[in-house]
Amino acid sequence: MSNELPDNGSANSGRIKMSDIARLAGVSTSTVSRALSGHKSIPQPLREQIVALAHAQGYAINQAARSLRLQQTHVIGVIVPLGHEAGQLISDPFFLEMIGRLADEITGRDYEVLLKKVVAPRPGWLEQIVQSHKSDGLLVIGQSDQHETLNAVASTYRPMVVWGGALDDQHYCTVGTDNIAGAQLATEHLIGLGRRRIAFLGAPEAPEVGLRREGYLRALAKAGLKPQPELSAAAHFTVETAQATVRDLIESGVAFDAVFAASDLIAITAIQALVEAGRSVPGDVSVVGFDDIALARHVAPALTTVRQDLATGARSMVDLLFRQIAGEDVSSVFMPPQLIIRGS
Amino acid sequence: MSNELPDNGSANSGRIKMSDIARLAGVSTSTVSRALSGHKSIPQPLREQIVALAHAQGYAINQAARSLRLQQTHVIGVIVPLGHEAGQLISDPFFLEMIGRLADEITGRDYEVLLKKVVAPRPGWLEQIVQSHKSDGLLVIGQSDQHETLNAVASTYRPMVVWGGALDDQHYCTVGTDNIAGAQLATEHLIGLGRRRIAFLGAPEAPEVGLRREGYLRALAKAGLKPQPELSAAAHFTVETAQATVRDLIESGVAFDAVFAASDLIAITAIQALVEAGRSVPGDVSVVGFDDIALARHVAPALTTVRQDLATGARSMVDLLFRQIAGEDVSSVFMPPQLIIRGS
DNA sequence: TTGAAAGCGCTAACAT
DNA sequence: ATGTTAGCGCTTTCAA
Repeated sequence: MSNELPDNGSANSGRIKMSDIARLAGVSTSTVSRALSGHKSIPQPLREQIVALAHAQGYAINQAARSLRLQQTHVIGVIVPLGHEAGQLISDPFFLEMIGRLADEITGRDYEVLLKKVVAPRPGWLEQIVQSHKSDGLLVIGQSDQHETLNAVASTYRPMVVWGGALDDQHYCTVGTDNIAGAQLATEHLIGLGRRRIAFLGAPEAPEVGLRREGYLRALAKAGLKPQPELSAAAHFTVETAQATVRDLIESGVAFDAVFAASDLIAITAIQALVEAGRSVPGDVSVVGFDDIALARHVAPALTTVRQDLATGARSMVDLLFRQIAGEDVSSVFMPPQLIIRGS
Repeated sequence: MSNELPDNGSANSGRIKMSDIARLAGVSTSTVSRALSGHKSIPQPLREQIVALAHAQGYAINQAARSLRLQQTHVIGVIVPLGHEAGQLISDPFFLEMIGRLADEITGRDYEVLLKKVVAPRPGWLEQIVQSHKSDGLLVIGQSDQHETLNAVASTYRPMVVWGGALDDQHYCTVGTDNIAGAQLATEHLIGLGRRRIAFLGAPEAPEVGLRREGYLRALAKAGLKPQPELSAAAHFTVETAQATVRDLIESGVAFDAVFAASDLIAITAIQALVEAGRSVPGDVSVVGFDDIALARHVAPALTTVRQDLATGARSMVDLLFRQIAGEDVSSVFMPPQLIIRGS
């Protein structure tokens, strides 16, 4: 258990490098490098001896040097663009769960995760990230309002997979849910419940939300219902802004008997605001969310929502990314949504 | 050797470097380097011209080269040791929220986050991370079963802050909650409710859980209650294992009228298992958790729990780490817990 | 099988 | 004020 280096007089214990190991082993750094990387030209016994020595000395390859030399980092960048979100925090449970799952997948392939939050994207931000050579590939969580930027970068840089919605003129590889279909499912469910004045809560600047709104409108049209502009409110993905939006809607006096929210977080916030305002859920107002975050099944009443399969989604993203890194051409994947009917 | 990247003839377009900018600007790379870093010796107009040129060319400094040269990365490693946890996933909402908050704090200081999950720690794992020079400092979320390792590393490496409990013989800088006090608060609350047979759910190998158990035992002793070994069950921090443990406890037939769980996740799982088994909460059994995760206030009944102030905790961790990086000597911080009485 | 040497792209000490 | 130069620590020809 002693981690003292017995014959190491100099106290710079944090700065041991390959040439030190080489000197100790009586060989050149080339040999150590080869031994450590399991090169077959180094005889087994010598290889093991060097590996043991390196381990005993607590040596680990300096990854900055290795990356520079190899032009690859063994790191995957996970980017959270917060383009038009009011909050500064990575607080949405959906994002958090996504990050956790991506981290698990990436770690499982012996890569590391560089987590980068981009708050107020400035022109060229993504190019800068690419150019900085800190990662071998990029996973972008959500298009935010950066569709054009993503397209531009995709034209010259390949290892990149984006979580998001299906847009026209989309040249980057995307994984996501069929948002329009999901929203239709949700809205049709509400219509089936006899609801006629269905509010939509979500800020449609985010492409995914825009698509969900599209699905909502299509379902209304199919049922012969006229969309009412005053029933759409631009709730963002943070509790505070969503809360304010819902309260405004309630206080505006506009009548509605159902809510389709662009995310579970917005839906749950809406339920709380409604209950506070003296309306019962699902008695007076039915509510459907989107995502099926862990919270959804635990709130009271349990939230009816459109499920996005995050486990599969995260696995697909990482899978596609590594195939891109290997030089393969891949195409986008959109998963079918699933309506989870609970109590709201 | 077999195939070049198809259709994307950008072998050079992604490889612009500082000397290219220098050539374009008609100066040396030193001048570009100085201009880009805002060095005062470069006259304002020239500086701006070079910066503009670099920007126009989409140039960004190669961080691998910069890190090697500067011996610093501008990256903070966030480590999640999963020593004795059955699950492989970063799924605990507490961890996830912690990661989100740390990421926010670190990003706010213009550093980046390298997220590293360590599943089955092998001897020397932390030393390897330190030696690999991928980050300027380490934030470790939870001691797991790695107290000795942390101590060993702390003796030679400074920029490291650990989230966890207060242990004897602890030489690393720690931020956390006073777990013993928190557990006493919780247990005394249950005793005050008239409960006498209080079960403890948590795997005490994790130091924080051990401390919470200690607080639980102290509160029992103070109330003159004898601790019953059969009322302690080693529930881990994943839903599946916790569920199994709680079911075993119920099926064992041991009588209990209250549960103090080492985490909210375990508490919520316990409530579900109890309800499934036909016992009412808080009618038959009172339940108190630990953490106060977002879910806690939303479950039915809302969970009574011991709140850990994550926002403050994350800020402290990052603050202490940066002070260590700046060369300061800092000491551990333990925050007072707060009992949040809700409906369980 | 092994070593010498070049160089990945950058920064800074040392000229000038 | 700016250029020359010497590395940071590694991997990999190329030569022996």
